[in-house]
Amino acid sequence: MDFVLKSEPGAPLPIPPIDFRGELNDEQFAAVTAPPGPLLVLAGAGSGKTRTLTYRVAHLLSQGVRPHEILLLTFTNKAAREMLHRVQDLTGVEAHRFWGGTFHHIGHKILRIYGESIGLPRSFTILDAEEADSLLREAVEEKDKVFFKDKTHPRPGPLFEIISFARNTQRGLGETITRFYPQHEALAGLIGGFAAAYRERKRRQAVVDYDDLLEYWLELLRAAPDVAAYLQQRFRHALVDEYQDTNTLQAQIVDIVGAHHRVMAVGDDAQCIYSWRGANFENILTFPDRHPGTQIYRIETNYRSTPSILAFANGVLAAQPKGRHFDKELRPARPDHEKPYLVQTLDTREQASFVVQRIKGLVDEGRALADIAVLYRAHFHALDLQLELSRIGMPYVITSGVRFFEQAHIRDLVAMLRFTYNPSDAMAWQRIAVLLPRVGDRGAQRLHEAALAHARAHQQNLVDALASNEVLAKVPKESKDEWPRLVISLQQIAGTLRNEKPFKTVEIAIEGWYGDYLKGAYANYTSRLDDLKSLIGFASRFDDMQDLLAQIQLLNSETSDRQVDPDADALRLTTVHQAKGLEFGVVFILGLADGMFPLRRAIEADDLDEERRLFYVAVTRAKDELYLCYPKVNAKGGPATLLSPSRFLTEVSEELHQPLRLRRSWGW
DNA sequence: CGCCGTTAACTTTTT
DNA sequence: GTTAACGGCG
Repeated sequence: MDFVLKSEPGAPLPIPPIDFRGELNDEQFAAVTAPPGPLLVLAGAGSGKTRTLTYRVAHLLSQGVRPHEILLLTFTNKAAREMLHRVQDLTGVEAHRFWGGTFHHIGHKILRIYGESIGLPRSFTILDAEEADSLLREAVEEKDKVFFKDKTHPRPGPLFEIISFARNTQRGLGETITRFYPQHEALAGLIGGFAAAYRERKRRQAVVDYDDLLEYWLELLRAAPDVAAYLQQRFRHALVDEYQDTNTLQAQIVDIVGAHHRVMAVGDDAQCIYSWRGANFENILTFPDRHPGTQIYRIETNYRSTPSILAFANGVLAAQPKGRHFDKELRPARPDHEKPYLVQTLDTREQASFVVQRIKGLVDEGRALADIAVLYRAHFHALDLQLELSRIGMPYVITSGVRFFEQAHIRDLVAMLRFTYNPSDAMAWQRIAVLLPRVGDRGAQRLHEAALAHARAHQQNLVDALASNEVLAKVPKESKDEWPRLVISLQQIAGTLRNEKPFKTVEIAIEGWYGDYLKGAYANYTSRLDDLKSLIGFASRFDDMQDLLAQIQLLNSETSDRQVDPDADALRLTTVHQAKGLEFGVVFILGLADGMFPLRRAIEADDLDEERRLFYVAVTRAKDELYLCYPKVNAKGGPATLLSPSRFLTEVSEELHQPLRLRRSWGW
């Protein structure tokens, strides 16, 4: 077995001297310089959590720990980037020298090296969420043709969620359904069979879904004790950001990797907002039990927000049900300013015009647009505002649905790369094949099967087998003309995989059949071609096709900011989830009405605690001014309905905010 | 039987 | 803007 991770032996890296004592407050300093051992850092919002983590890394380096001995785990790509960037600024040590990234990234990296010891094929590829859904749908339909015809049965997406939730929480499917999806109790047996069929399909196609990256990682640690032992001694220090958002699977991984009790877990149970992904803040509460001798450090001085905003945030926390959470109180360090404003508007359109007018005023007062953010629970809550901003021409960036790697043409091209790299990957093949005239899901599958059969019979590469007469016979006659060009293009791509760098392969792919297809398929051909060309640039950062492919799948949700000049002064529109960890001088929170924030679904499911924590996250993003916007009427989607103010507003004392009266001069 | 264009409904949060 | 379901057509 290959035990050699790329390592850089030798002397510790020289890093510039850092005045830890002078640059940190007492609470931070204590955590940063804590002796090795299990450490739990409870960091309130705005208390310098990232700062503490980055200085901890710097401190370890200054103690002679080498970068590759440090494992840094985060939840989002953004957090990973931010952290490594700040470490580099502080110490000059480049990001790539650490093992730092999301759980899924690190899992992938480790499975790439050791996966074969648990039977994972070397050239496995990763499905994104949508592909995983449709693979599950196929698996279900194969076993039970009419399952989805019954409208009381879960659709593929929700069904996937159920199975995924069971996996991430390490519970049996039956128990999961009984406890969390009792409406599907009667289907438990069926669903178990579907999950097994889905697993089998993934195995046959040599593909893994996101959950597999964690599941196999844990399986590896348990089934291959030598690997586990190696990783345990190699990563002398493991640091976990946002520990409150770990699910059972992740917590167990951390427990094993950090078995020598050199884990520093950093988090805030009041900011656990991912329980729909299985996050369980019990993990942070019981961390000291699972790691005897845990030292707990609290960082509660808040440098971000004014006392009034913090008082309001503490008020939100005070409304949490009594029970299991660490008590905390954010302590202000700044002089006071205005109380949060409560802004009542007629509807969401008036809400939009208020926000725009107020922002104009703020800009006149000298506030930079980039220092202002508008937060909301769900993307569609910001529709009116987007319209209004476009109308008056105010620049804004929105982190939202249209994501670079999720655009159809990007995914098509990536599918071609993925299919040539791993020809078993039927989902990738399907995506390409249905672009041909008169080829649908079914035809694509049959073509794949025919090619597979031919390849096996003639000991041939599957891509070459596509050119065989047996396969050609299954191509609809409307596609016969195009077929050879597609196959040649795929062969060219396959040909470059071995001896060329990934960016070259991408180039060849764009110049081949797909480029022609693009011309015919889209009116905005040139701008889409530009996207593909920028993919060449992205690919040039990689030496290895699998790394490139994995990165693309795992960056899937990364937002596209290509058309926006990063230095431009622009207003920020974002969901609360995506705003976690950020801060802005002025924050507007939209749609603070029952049914919007909290979402209607959450109210119906009686799952309000998490929504409240989300509101807490939103409130604590604000440094100087906070506007809480509440539309009285929902005019969207049919008859207007009267809305009640969000219960999160009414459960906080009225003393803690002030009404802002609207001048209705802007009209509508 | 399976494909394709049209229609209708609809949108939580992320890897 | 985007996907799922429907009904007609090859």
